[in-house]
Amino acid sequence: MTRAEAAGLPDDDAPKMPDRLRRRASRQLSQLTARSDRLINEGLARVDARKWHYAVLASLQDFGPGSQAALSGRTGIYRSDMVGVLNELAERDLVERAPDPDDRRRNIITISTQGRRHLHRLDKVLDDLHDELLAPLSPAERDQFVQLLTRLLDHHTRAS
Amino acid sequence: MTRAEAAGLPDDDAPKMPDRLRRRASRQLSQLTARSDRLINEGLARVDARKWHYAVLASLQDFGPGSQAALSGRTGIYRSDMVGVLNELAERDLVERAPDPDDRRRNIITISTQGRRHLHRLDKVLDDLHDELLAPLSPAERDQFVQLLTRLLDHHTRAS
DNA sequence: CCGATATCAGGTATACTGATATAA
DNA sequence: CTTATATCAGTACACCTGATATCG
Repeated sequence: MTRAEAAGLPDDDAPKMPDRLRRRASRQLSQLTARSDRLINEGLARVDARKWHYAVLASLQDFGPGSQAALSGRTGIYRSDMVGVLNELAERDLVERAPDPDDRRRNIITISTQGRRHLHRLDKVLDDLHDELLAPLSPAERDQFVQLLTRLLDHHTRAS
Repeated sequence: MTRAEAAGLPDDDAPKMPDRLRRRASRQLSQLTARSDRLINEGLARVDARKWHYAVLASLQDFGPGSQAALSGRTGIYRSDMVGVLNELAERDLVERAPDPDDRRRNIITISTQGRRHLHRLDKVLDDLHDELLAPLSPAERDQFVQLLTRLLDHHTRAS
């Protein structure tokens, strides 16, 4: 049984979305993000990872060690959710969590050698997944798409 | 240490996102959709509506009455979630749910006069909200953005 | 006293799965 | 016997709010 059938969408009916709905950018964003998230989650699950893992590891690699609050700011992961992500990463020995001697409220998170290796692998996995995600677009269009997304995101991130 | 770093708040820190993360389309999509969904939800909540309400009402207006399964196919709302949406719409007298005499498994959903009026209002509200969502883009860029989203969505909707 | 840190305990929304009774 | 319909129960996750103990 296909996914469309499972969702109660006879395959014939799937393309029959009203124009009014199809043209609403917010709706397209929601739907595309749902697909995208699933694609990414499934791809990362195959290498025992989640997208938050990637965000944290990439942030550590690019900016160096930091407190959990700093990581939260860099990655956009909520302070309250960071604990769980770091637990998962620490379990896998991809990061080390050590108390900061200069400020004993803080933990300093450091990426491990294994973590670096894992990140390198995740980067390749994500390259492939994005290739799948953006398959119908030419290289120039992909750039344009990312550029438009970036501008929208910047606008709304600064505003609020 | 900057104020933003000290605060550790996503909003203040957002511009410090590593390039590696910023360039990943999947991540941008997730983040932009989160903003977009919130914007739309809050805007619609002000007129006692939700985005599913709009989807169902617009589908009824554009395609006429239909069974819940048909609406599910047209709008992309899961069969299992349709019940609740229709309950909310029926409570507000925006749709009518009547058994189909020709097939007694089915309910036929019809938009009411009030529903039509409400839909008209929602369309205007959504126009304004999308204007806010797409504010940084020129009209041509907005079209392009929608067109790129449409192509990606079509690709992934047909594929899976 | 104020503010930041890590943590925990929730709340809500969305997308999705599975099961069931009923009827075609 | 199978398939479709409406419905219900429940999972997984992302996003978000609030509270608390600890420390600067």
